[in-house]
Amino acid sequence: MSRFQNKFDHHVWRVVASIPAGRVMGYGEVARVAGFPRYSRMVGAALGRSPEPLPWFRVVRSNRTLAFEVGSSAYREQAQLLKQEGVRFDGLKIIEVETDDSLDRILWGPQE
DNA sequence: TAATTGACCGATC
DNA sequence: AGATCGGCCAATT
Repeated sequence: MSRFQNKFDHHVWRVVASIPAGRVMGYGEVARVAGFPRYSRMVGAALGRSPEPLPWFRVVRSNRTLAFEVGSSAYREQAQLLKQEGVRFDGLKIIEVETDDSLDRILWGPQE
């Protein structure tokens, strides 16, 4: 296990652990926030290596689809876990969930 | 060494 | 809106 992995993994894990329930982040987004821009492809691998349970299912593609093969058991599991916390789907794509705190609207105004 | 492989991304057509 | 393509970069083969 390379030293790079160890450092990278821990940063990624921390970011993923910080994703609130009902919200999702992209692989590239996680990598960027973790301080490793352009390392999107590494994020999935890091998740698979986590010794602690992580909300791995809150990490999705930048186009808001799931990264697993459609219909696979992993895909169904992730979709189920997300739906369980209120994330809605339009077919394969995730519908961005409203943060039920009206704070966002107060601060930013109605979107779209 | 060199080639292939990913739980990917963004621009472009 | 969907498909293609080039770029990405450590790990694995």
